Amino acid sequence: MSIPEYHDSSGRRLVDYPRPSVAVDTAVLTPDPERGLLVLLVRRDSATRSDAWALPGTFLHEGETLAGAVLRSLDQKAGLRGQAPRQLYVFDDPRRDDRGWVLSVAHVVLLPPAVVAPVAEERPDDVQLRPVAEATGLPFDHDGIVEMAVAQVRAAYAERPDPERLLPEPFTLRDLRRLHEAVAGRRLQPDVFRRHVRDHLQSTGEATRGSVGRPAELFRHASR
Amino acid sequence: MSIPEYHDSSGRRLVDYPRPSVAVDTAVLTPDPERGLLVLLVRRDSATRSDAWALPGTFLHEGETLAGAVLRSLDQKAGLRGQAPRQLYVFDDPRRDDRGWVLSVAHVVLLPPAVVAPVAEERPDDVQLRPVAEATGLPFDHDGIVEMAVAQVRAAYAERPDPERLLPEPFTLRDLRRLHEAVAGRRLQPDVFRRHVRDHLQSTGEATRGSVGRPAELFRHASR
DNA sequence: TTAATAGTGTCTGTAAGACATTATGAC
DNA sequence: GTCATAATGTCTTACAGACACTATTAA
Repeated sequence: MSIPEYHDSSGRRLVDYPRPSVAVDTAVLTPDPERGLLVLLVRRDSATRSDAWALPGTFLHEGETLAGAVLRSLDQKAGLRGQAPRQLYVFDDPRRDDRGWVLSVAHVVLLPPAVVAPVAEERPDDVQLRPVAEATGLPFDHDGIVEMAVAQVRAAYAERPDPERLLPEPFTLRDLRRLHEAVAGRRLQPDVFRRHVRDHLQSTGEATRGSVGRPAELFRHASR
Repeated sequence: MSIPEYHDSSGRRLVDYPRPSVAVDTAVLTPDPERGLLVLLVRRDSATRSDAWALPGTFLHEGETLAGAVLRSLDQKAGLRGQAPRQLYVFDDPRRDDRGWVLSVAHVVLLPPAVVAPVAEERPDDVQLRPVAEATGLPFDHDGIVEMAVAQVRAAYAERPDPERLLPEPFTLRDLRRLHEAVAGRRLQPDVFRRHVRDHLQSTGEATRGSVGRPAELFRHASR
């Protein structure tokens, strides 16, 4: 990529400024509806001196977007095909990384358990899943990233039903509630939850069959 | 700053990767209680080819934090001494700047009108103040930055009374409400507003004197 | 006394939360 | 029928919004 001549107000060319390395670190979260909690993916990084469990991350390559770097790192380091990552915060302490001047852009990605679970099972020495409540003590600023990631996802799910579209359609209100309970990390009352989300959903007219108890109505996300 | 040897998973040294320039662009907002609206500071940038009005910004220097770069750019380019900037978003399209590969970290700063107004009066050819509703048509991603900045500030002020501590203490509820009306860009009912913020404030026991009408109680922000 | 502004009482509508009740299927 | 689960009715509480009313000063 050619950089045209450019002088800033002090007469220095843009290209003459020292530039930081830019990294991305990603909190990969997945709900566990069975246990009713959020789970964080951590990986053991053999490239860095510290052999600790940490968030997956990578350096931004030339011509690449931040989201692209996040998806590449998840693919390479955890064998995951991800959805749209969301930016959380830029960590910019000039001395935060003793390998040099490195900015880190923290991201969060929420994935369905069906995608994440197999990866952790296949590569237990590389990749682990930990309930977010027990996922502290990570190196660098990673504890803070996880905290922001959890807050971000919980706020989004408190706002509207399954904004990340993790649930395959059609689904019952019970399925949806279990998902939200896992994200929120606490029980939700069925009737309160129903009234909270009902207007954002579209009935399919169908119902579950063969289950114990009264069949449940099946829904899709409303048009939007 | 020395960069220790470091090989990533593909065997390349950290220092060998091409690195982006990192810039900061800042939406400087100030409430105008007289007119009841939020005002944006724009400056004419003679260094870039485009001579358009735009947000103040600068490139990140070595060893500097993003907040430091924001404060430096406000000082240099608008003669402003600012408070804590807040990050909004990283714009990362590799082709967003034709001078080269430049990431821009958007920020927002809210300043008291007493600080901003004199600057605009002293340097009308360099610095202008525009109501946010009329501050569209800016170059680059700046329109989007302004939108995010306004949303951020409005959300913060809807949450608690004057989180940026713009009002000098002590203040009356009328002063506080005027400030919030300017931030929100709409009228707020005195009684509703009072009940909304009362618990977060601490009475000084004093009252205004010499004004028309019943004297107003004077408040400070509650301890916190 | 009047004008002007500060502050309070109270009514309404809406929504969350909690609990009881009804509905509908499998067995 | 019994059991299990889905869905709804309704009561309480809280709070925003709206409006009327009272309080306290200057002039």
